Amino acid sequence: MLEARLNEAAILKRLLEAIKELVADANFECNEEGINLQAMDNSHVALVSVKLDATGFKRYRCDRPMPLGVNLNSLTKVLKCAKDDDVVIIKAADDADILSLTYEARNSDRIAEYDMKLMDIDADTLGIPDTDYDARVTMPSSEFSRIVRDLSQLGESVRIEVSKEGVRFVSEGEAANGNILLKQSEITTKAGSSSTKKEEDADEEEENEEDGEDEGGDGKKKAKKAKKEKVKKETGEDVSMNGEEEDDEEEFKADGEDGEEEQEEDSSSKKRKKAPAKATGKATKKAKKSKDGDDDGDLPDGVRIELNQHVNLTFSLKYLVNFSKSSSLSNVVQLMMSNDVPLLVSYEFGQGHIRYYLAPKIGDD
Amino acid sequence: MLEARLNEAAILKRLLEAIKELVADANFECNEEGINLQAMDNSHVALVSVKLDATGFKRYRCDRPMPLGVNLNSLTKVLKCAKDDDVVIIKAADDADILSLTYEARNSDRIAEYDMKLMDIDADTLGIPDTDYDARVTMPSSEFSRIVRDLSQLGESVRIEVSKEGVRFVSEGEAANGNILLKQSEITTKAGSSSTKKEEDADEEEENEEDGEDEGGDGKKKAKKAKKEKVKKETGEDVSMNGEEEDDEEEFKADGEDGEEEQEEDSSSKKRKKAPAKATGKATKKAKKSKDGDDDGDLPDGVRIELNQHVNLTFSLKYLVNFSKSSSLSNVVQLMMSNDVPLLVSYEFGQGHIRYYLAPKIGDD
DNA sequence: ACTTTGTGCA
DNA sequence: TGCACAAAGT
Repeated sequence: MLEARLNEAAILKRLLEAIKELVADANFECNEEGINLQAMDNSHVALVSVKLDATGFKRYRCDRPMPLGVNLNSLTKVLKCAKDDDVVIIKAADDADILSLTYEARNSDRIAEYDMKLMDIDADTLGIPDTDYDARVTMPSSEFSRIVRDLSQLGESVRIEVSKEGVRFVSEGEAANGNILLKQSEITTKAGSSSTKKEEDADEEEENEEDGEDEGGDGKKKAKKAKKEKVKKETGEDVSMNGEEEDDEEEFKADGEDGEEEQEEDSSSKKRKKAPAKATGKATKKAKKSKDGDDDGDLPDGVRIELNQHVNLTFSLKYLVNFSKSSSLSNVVQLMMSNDVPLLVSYEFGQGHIRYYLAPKIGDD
Repeated sequence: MLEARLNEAAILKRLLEAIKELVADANFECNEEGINLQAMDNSHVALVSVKLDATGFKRYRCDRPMPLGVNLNSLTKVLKCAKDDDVVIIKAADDADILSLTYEARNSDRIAEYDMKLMDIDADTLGIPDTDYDARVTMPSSEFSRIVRDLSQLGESVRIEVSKEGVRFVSEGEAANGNILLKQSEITTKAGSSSTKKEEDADEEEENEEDGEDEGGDGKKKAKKAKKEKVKKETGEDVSMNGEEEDDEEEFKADGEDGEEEQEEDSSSKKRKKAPAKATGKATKKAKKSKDGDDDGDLPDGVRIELNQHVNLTFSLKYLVNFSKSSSLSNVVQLMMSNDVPLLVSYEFGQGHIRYYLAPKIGDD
C-alpha cells in the first residue's frame, strides 16, 4: 500500500514534463524512503534518475517496496488535469495495477480523482557509474538552457571544457561556430569560495566524512583522489543504485540486485563510512549549511566551478537540450564531469532531485 | 578592418528578423560612415534597404569600404544566441571571409563569440528610384501591421488611397471586402499640424529649403511641384543610391556606380540645393525640431498625412505583411506614395533606418 | 513559419 | 474581466 500526499502538484507536473520526451515507460520504485525512478532514454544513450524523498511529502506511507510501472505519457495527461497548487494524493494498493491520483483544490471544494492503469515494466534497474568527478560546475539553470539551446542551432554537439579560466562551451557548425565562456563569479577552485552553490547537500556531508578539507580555505583538494571521492559522494549519494559500487568509467548497466532503494542509509554507512541520514532531508542539510557558512545557498546568478583536473568532453546537444527542460524545477543546475566518463546533470529541488547522465562522444578531449 | 560595437543586440536581432524572410543573402556594405545593406527580395519584387549610421554605434571603425557577404539565415541564427541587452562587437578582418560576433553580457561574466562564414555576393547595388512622392502617411507601425494583417486574411492585395479625407486601405476578397479609413489626427495637409511625426528629419529641411511654407499654418504646399521636391529629399536622402537621380517612375535597376553611400551630402546640395547635412544625423534634426516646434517628434498614436496629389495604388499584401515585421524597430512607419511608382515603407530607428520598396500592381488606381 | 493555447498583467 | 505576450503544437 502506497499513499503519498504532495502539497503542490506543480512539482510532479514539471517532473513529467521534463522526462516524458526522454522516456516512454518507467517504474516508480516506491519504498519507505521515498519514490525513485530510473530509466534510460528510448535510444539507450542517456539515463535519467529521479528521487522524491519521503520527507518531501506532506504525508507518506509505503508499507513495502513496490514498483509502479507507468506510461509517462498517460501520467502526463493525468497530471495536466491538476492545477499547479492542488494537493495531490497518490495511492496504490499492494497488488493492484491501478494508480490513483486525487487532486484537492486548496479550498477543498473540488476533489478530482483519476485512476491510471499500471503496467509491468522490466525492472532493468540500472547501475549508475559511481564516478569521481574532476569538475563540478554550478550555474543558473536558465543560463544552461540558454547556452544549449543557442548552440544547438549551430551544430550537433558541444564541447565542454572546464579550466581555471572558467567553463567553455564550444560548438562548431556548418554556418557558424560558437564559443561561450562563463567565468566563475568568484573564486576559481573548490569550496572556500563564498560563491553560493545551491541546495546541494553534498558539501556538508563532505565535511562530516572527508573532514580535513571542508569547504573552508583550501582551494584545492588535498589529493585528487580524495577530492574525487567527495565529489562522487555528493552526487552519487542519492542515486538509486547503491548496492554496488563500481568505481567509475563504467557504462550504465542493468542490474536488478540492488535492494530496491533500500537506499543510501545502509550502503553509505557501510561503503562510504559516513551516513548523515540523507533521507532526513533538507532540514538537516540546511541547518548544517548555515552553521558552516559554507558555499551552499541558492545563488540566483553566478557560476561556480570546482575543479580538480581539466576536463574536456563532447556531448550531443540534443540530449542536453532535453535535460534542460528541468529548469523549471530548480534555478540552479550542476554539471559534473570527468574525462571519458558520462556527464551528470543534476537539478535539486528540495523534495528530491532529477539527474541525467550522458556519455560523452568519442574522440573528444 | 571593421570593428563595430553596438550597445544593444536587440536592434540587430530585430533587423534580421525583419528581413530574413525576404532576402536570403546580402552584402553588408561597410564604410566609415556606417553599414548599409541593400537587396531585392528573392522573387525580385521588393527591395529592402537598411542603414546603420556609424554614429549609432558605441564604437565604430572601418578602415576602408568592405562588403560583407552574409547568409541572412545564418546570421539570424547567430544573433539569436545574443540576449537582447548584450553588447555586440562585430569584427571582420580586411580580406577575411569570416565575420566575428562577440556578445558580452552586461555583467561581463559571460562572453560568447561566434564566427560566421562570409560569402561572395554579386554586388548588384541597386539604383533606388529617387522618387518625388505625392503622399506621405505617417502612422503608428502597430496600426499598419494590424491593417495589413487583417486585410491579408480577406484578399491578396490592398488598394491604398490617399486623399484629403485620409488614407483608405481597401481589400476585396472572395468572402468579404474590407475597407479601412484612417483620418489624420489633426490638420490634413502638411506640417503645421501639431500632430507629431516621428523621428523624421525631413520637415525641418523643408523649412530650411522651401521656406515660406514652414510648418506654420498653410495646410497645403504652395506648389505641388515644390512639395514633391521636398518629399523626395526627405525620404530619398539616405537611400544609398544617390549618384544618379532618375526622376521617377523607374524600376529598380542594378548599378554599381553610386559611390557606395558617399551619400546625400553631396548630391543633395548639388541637385536639391539644400543640404542640411543629413549624415550628421538625428541630433541636428532633433535640435531643429524642438526649435521649430514643428510637427516632428514621436507620435505614439495619430496619423499624419502629407499630400500633394491624390494617390491610389494597389499592392500585394503578402509583401506588406512582411515589411510590417519591422514594427519592432520603430513605433512609427511612413508610407510614401506616388501614382505608378513603387511604394516606400520606411521605419526610422535612431541608429538608422530600414526601408522597403514595392512596385504597385498594374491596373490599379 | 504560422496558429493556437496558456499565462501574466492591466 | 479583458488584453497582450509568450510558449507549444501543427
